[in-house]
Amino acid sequence: MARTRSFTTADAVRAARDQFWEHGYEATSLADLERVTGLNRSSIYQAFGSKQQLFALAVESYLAEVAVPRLSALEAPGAGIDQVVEYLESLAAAMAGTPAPLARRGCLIVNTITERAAHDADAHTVGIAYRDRLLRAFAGALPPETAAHRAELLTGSVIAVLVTARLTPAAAATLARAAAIEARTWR
Amino acid sequence: MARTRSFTTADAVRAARDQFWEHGYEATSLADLERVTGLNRSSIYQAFGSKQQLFALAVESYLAEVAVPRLSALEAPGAGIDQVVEYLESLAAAMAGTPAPLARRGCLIVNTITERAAHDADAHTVGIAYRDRLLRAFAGALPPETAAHRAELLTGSVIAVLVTARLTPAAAATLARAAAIEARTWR
DNA sequence: CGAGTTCTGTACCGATCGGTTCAGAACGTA
DNA sequence: TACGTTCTGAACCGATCGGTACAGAACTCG
Repeated sequence: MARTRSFTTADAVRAARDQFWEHGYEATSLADLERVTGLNRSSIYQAFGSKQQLFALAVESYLAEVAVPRLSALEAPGAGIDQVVEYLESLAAAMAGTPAPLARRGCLIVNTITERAAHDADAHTVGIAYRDRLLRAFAGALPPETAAHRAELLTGSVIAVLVTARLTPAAAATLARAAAIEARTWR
Repeated sequence: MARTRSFTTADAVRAARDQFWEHGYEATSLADLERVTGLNRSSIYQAFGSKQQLFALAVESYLAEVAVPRLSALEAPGAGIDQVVEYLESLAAAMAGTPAPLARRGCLIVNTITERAAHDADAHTVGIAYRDRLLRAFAGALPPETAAHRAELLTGSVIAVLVTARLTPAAAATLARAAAIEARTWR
């Protein structure tokens, strides 16, 4: 009875997410979002309500499609140092192996922390949750005696890798490898 | 012969720097800069030329008055693990000891990396230089055999502390302390 | 005091911001 | 084919952006 939608929300969110990821929230204008999604303003607003809501969906998409998949092996029950090392090495490989313009995007969540967490409650909540999830994943894969202390260091290393990626992906890869080497000595 | 300036550029730059530090470059408007400096737009432009140039001076001021002083003991010839530990502990103390709204500013340079380095050449250069300086300072204070590898990890920890500060200063302090404890085992 | 210079407040500039409105094209259904 | 609905493009909204022009207040010096 009605005209069918000519786009999928998932595709549009992904396109918007990549733009937010690379340029940040403030520096992404509605004109940018129109361009990357291929949609008109009115379609965007009809489908998503506002720039902020689209951003929230972009963050959700990032977590589901980018962050969590890489984390899943580390979060699996029975994960140990091997999984920690693998995680760090996969991070290093991602930094070294993806084209620099892509790697330089770093991490949408980490970027959002520095840009928005201090003054936006949603961004703060998302940032806390992400950091906490990393921390728990590492702690769960480490011997209980040293877990708390070393999980802090590893979580810090991951955050630093993703910040350094914005500067020099190669340096980020070096850092991720250094962390992997350190973790390997904990076997 | 001429009217004397009723403000010092150093004071104005400091005020602007604190605003940029807390809110970032994009989110700081000329109206904000007028407010925090107590100066009119025309005075700001007459004295500094543009928002970008004022930002460059703010970064310079941050390096000279905030970043370098804390780094000096670590960079001194003869510095060793003790100075590394002291640096990390002073960072932890700063995170835990300054009022949360101030600590939550994190680091102007690190914030600038995530906000601007990917698309602004000046920001990229400043970020590279800062990271490199941290790296060299740590490397110079560590035994040559392990220096390269561990300097990477420590530089990463510092960056992560300053990102985490934007989220939760207390968590940033915990991370800095964890790094200090780790470094202490290298004595 | 008065000349010379600098600083300051206001008002304004075009551009762009996020967001809204609405007429009509496009399409599925009957 | 004709109806009902949805999507789309363009034009527009007030607000704010960084930046400028200029007249006059403020002040130092001769």
